[in-house]
Amino acid sequence: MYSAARPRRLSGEKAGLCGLEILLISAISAGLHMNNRYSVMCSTQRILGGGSALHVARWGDPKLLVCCLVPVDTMVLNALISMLLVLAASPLWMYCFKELFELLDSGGINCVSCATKSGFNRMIEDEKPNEFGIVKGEAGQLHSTSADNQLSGASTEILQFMQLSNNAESRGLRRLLQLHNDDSSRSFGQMKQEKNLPPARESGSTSLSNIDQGSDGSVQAVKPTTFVDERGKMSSVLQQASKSGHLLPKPPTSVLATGLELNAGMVPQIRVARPPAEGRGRNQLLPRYWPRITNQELQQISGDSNSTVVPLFEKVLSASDAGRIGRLVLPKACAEAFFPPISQPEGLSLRIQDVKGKEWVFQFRFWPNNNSRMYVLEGVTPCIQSMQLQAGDTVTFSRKDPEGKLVMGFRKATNTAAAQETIPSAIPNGTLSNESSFSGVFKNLPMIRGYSGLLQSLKGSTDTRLNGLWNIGSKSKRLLTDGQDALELKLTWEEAQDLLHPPPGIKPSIVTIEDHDFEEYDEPPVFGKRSIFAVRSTGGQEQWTQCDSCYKWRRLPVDALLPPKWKCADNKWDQSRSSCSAPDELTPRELENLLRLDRDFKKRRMVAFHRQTQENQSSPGLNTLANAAILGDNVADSGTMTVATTTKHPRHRPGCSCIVCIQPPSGKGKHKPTCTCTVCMTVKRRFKTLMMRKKKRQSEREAEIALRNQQACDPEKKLKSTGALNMYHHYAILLRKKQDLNCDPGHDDNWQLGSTRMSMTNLLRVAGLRLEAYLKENGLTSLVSDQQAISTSHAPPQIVNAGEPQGDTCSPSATKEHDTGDEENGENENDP
DNA sequence: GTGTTGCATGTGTTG
DNA sequence: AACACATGCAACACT
Repeated sequence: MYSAARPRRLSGEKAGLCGLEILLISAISAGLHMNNRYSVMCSTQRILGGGSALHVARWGDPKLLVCCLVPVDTMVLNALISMLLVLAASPLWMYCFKELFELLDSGGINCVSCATKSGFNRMIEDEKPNEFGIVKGEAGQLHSTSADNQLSGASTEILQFMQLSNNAESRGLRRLLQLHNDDSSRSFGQMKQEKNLPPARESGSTSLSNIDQGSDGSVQAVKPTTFVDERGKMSSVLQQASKSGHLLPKPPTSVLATGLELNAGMVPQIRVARPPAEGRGRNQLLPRYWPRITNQELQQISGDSNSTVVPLFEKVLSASDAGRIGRLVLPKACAEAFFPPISQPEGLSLRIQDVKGKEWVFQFRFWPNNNSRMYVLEGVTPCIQSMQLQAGDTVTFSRKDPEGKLVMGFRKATNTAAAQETIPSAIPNGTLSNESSFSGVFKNLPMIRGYSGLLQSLKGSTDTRLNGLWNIGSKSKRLLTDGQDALELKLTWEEAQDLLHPPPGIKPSIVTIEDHDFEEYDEPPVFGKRSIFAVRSTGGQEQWTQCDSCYKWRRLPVDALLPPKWKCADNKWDQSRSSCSAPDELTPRELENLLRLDRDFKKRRMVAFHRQTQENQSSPGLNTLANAAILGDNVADSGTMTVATTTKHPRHRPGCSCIVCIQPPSGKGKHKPTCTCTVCMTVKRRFKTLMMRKKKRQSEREAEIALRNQQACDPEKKLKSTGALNMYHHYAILLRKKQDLNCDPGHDDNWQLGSTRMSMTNLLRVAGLRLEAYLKENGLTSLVSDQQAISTSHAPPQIVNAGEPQGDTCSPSATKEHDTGDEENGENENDP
């Protein structure tokens, strides 16, 4: 059973290397304890003999430990983590991807991979070369496939998640994606069965490889391109890609702008195969060097001959590579695996053909470097100039068999802006693409509300920690280069939520945790179809979505839940529009207006969010509530329709009265200040705790500063008292000084004297005014009395100098004014 | 003076 | 910590 939404506190245990712990900050609004650790998932084991099979990402403390199956592309892993974080950050939904992660009823986490550990061990053994010196790739692949599939299952959902946010322009791409996803999900479903199947399954073919997209966006059958996979088997291009189970780590962006000049409507079929497991260092290549070659490229390379093309590796050109110096640094593993072995630094001459058939002669050599070698291809300048390549472009190396001729291809890097403009969030072809795209994704993570909330909530030292994980703001030149063709994941957290639906027909069981009802599902969520909500000028609300078949827009009831794929035939609400032949319900102008409003709405929402985030930095714990407030800010528009995207998760539509939807944004609006409902009480309780903590921190800081100042200014008047008494004394001095400064500068001379006459009760009362004022301002009057009670209960033993007046020389109002202003301006650490 | 070559070094990545 | 690799740079060759 999938434990789909089972938030629970764990005892901090970790399952060895198999734990992923996530701080659920944003889960505050779900009633979960802030800063408690919730283990969400785990996975894995080293499963392949080579390379980076085991990836562990660490995220400061608390540690975010993720071990991942497959010789993992870091970017894919990051995407996975991203997804988990998004989900974990959502109020009610903690999802585990199918079978990859499992929360145990007993309160721990389970590593699915570890459960099959013995299988892995066997697999590793299987990778040992056989008597022919050939790795038993079938076995290895068999296991890697099962393992990959585990990731693939999750990744497929990530893909869908990303893809479904796509806009209408890339519908054709999406169409293909869906096909791919179909395939992926099918293979995922078959995973368990396949685990122990003989490799003969590889001989089958999938329809995907035979699909091409016509210029009209239709999907057409094309001749499959054959190539030899890493194990010497004939395989169709995309079959390999999909069967390999890897997330195809290169972005189609680069392909879309390939030197092959694809037609606009064409979707190249990228194949990303692990390089041939031949030569030295097989299977050791980093994913970034895995060749991503389209059908067209393969066909172009093979030409009319009957040659089979074996993609070897590729490399993104660095500035040095593309510079005049004419040296192309070859990845060591690639050079050693696919080029002839060289024992002398001088190396040898290599004849390499380009895609046009022209033959170039390069010097393949190496330099000794730190007890290692650095392989270079010299004399590449003419070739690179001929191809008009520059830094950021990609060169690919393939081999034509049986003649064994090396062939050099290339891909031009994409214009980032253009890529973002045309395919803002979709990743065509079902591929999670290359690092560049992922660096782009992660670079923009803060744009995602879930992350942002998480990040903001962790503020303080998060940036650098996250840099390590997400490459946010990485200074890496490599990443910068890669980032040039980065895709931007224009998906906000609530947009992600918009896409999440409970599985159709599945009813949740209700679990109450801390007085909050949680819907718990036994099935993981599905990714629903994106739709746009609009409000008619007449006040009526409606939902619009696009048919996945004819791409016409259909009007639906606001409360309609849509499956990931929705067609006109599924339109049970309007029989007259339940066929693709029925005319579009939106004129182009209306559609444009609708889309524009949707965009504007999101833009404004984002701006508002950032503004609010900044304002709330001093109250990170309230971020989530603040976010909710922003999300609740609908945008009126002058058009006939206004976009009214629901601010809650997808199950919640306007009018929904569930616990999420009734939650007052930022404690205001829907509920009165005196409201004592569960939600309001929780909000207030948390607010109170937060303010108390804040106040305590500030008091400590101020006391410390006061002490420092005191010692610096007048060492002889160092307070002689010690312990708590000393601290309170300093605090009294501090506050007194503040009041005197605020009220009457002329009293400066006497502030110290005055301070000794002040009772601690009064001081604390004055200090409490800040919070009181804040609470009042925020309509939390019911908390004021609580606050006062707390202040009293937390007050130190009174140190009253009998006979001394307890009043202040200043009016409390002055202090209040000052302090309130201080509050509004946030904490000022330099303000003693 | 300019270009080339080979090595050294700094930085990022991986295990 | 070890490794990979992008790039800087000094030494050298050539014009």
